[in-house]
This record gives sequence, C-alpha cells and structure tokens, in this order.
Amino acid sequence: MSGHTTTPEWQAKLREGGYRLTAQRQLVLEAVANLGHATPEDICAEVQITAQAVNISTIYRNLELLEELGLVAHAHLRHGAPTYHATTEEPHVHLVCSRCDAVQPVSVELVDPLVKRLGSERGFTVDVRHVTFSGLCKDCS
Amino acid sequence: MSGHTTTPEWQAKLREGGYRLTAQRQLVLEAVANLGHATPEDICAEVQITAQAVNISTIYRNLELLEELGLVAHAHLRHGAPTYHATTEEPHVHLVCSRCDAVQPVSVELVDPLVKRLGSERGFTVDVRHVTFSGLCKDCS
DNA sequence: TTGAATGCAAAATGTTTGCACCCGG
DNA sequence: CCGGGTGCAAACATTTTGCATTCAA
Repeated sequence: MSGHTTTPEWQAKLREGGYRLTAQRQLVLEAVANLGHATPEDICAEVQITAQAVNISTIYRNLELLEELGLVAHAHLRHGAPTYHATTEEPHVHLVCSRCDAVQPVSVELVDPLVKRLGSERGFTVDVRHVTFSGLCKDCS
Repeated sequence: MSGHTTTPEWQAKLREGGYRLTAQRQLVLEAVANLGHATPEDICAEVQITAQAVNISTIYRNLELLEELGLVAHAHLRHGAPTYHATTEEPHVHLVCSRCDAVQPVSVELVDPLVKRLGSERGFTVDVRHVTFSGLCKDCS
C-alpha cells in the first residue's frame, strides 16, 4: 500500500500553534462533529461514553482552544449554554423559533447582501457562523 | 388644568393583563429606560439607589413579565448576562465587536430586506430587536 | 380580606480557576 | 525529563425556586 497518509488538518493546526495532540482534544473534536449543535455538557456526555474520566473543565478548555484555531465555532441558539459545531460543516446561520424551539439552518447566501452592506457602509465584518435570528417559525406565526 | 391626565401605557398594560401596579415594577421600568443596554444586575443596582430592599429575584421576575407585556426587550450583546432596553426606544439591531467590545446600533431599515426575505421564503418572523451581529468593527478589522 | 407580589435563602445551572499529578514531545 | 495538559474540587456568575410575609385591589 503506497504509504501516503495525509495528516488530518486538526493535527496540523494544533502543531502549528505549538499545542499538543491529546486523546481528549481528538475526542472533543469528534464529538462536536458527530453531534451537530451541541452544548458543552452534551459534548462532555458524548466524550465520556468513550472515556469516562474526562472532566468538563477539559471540555471547556479545549472548546476554547479549538475555536481559537478555527476548528469549531459556537452560536447561541437558546437561553443558557451555547452550541458548538465543526467548521467543516457548510457555513450557515440559524433561525430559532422562540415558541417551539425549532432550529432551522439557512444558507449564508441569504444574508450575504446584508453582510456586504454592513461591510461597506459600516466597516463591520460580520462573523456569519455566529448569527442567530430568533422569532416565530412558519407553524407558530 | 382641564384635568385630563392620560394613564401611562405601562399601567394600562399591567392592568389589562390582570397584574398589579407595584413600586418595584415602576422602578424596574424606569431603570431600564434610563440605563439603556443594562443587565439585570445593572438594573438591580439602579433600583436599589431608590429602594435598597428590592431583591434581584424581583428584578428577574419583573423583567420577564414586562417583556411578556412588550414593555421591555432583551438582546445578548456579550457573553454572560443579557441586556434590556425599553421598547419605547427606536427599534434597532446591534453590531458587537468581538475584539474591543464596542456596541454599535444599526437602524432596522438596513436589515429590512433580509427580514422580508426570511418572511416570504421561510415563513419566519424575525424578532428584530433581539438581533445581534458579532464580528470585527472598523477599527479592529 | 385575600391572593398576587415580594424578600430572603437556598438550589440549580453554566463556567472558570488553582493546584497537584500526568504524559506528549 | 520538562512544561503543557488534565482531573478534581472549589469558587464564581447568573438565574430560578420554595416559602413566609406583605400589600394592592
């Protein structure tokens, strides 16, 4: 087997930053990718299926680091805990119904005109992944 | 002096809902109006200048009620506590710089096209007052 | 008078920190 | 081996709740 194995991007990014590769970091990243919109607590529970000893403080520390490295991103979908997702996902913004709590992703194209206007008229660069619109969904209006 | 005194709207709304007029409710409403983007704790401190005995749990309970009645609204400007403002203020959305924490209000007109599109294409009614865009401001880009 | 509203204390929820030990490089 | 990373416990920040008391209607 012509042994050409590509190093996963997350490993490269950690190394670049001078950070160590640990089992915990890999597990957090996998949990985020598998779960979709997950809170730190959700992620902790998922990780602990494989490694019960992992502490929630490690989850928080690593989510912060992985976000700094651009490997995960968070948004505030509901009151309380934020939710994390992998940046390998297609970038999208969220519509959250304040009555039924349904979450609906929307392609960034829909907000592109606005983002461009805020850029040109205000010099403001919107972090698109972080955007959440709350309101009433079709069924609840 | 033709004794025609208009009842303030907040009193009418409370009565309509079958709620009582209390000094605490009036003080919370005044604090929200005076302070602008204020956290529950900010509001509590302001109220306690006048009435030291008022408890923060009363602040929370009344903010929830006043929001239900449409007299105040909240948005999440930074991590942690939400900020409240009076609905008598001109509706606006917020741009928050994630580097320098500067907050910049933007007229709703700027987001109107998007709000309309989300309405027609997705049947989603955006709560405009709640919208916050985080990103980098002019100076921090 | 009477039950909605409040004050207080305690619990619940979400996040951060100090420190001793561990392990990746 | 050495210092970054982790587990653990405790502190911290924010919000909610149970219950006895108070007060608007």
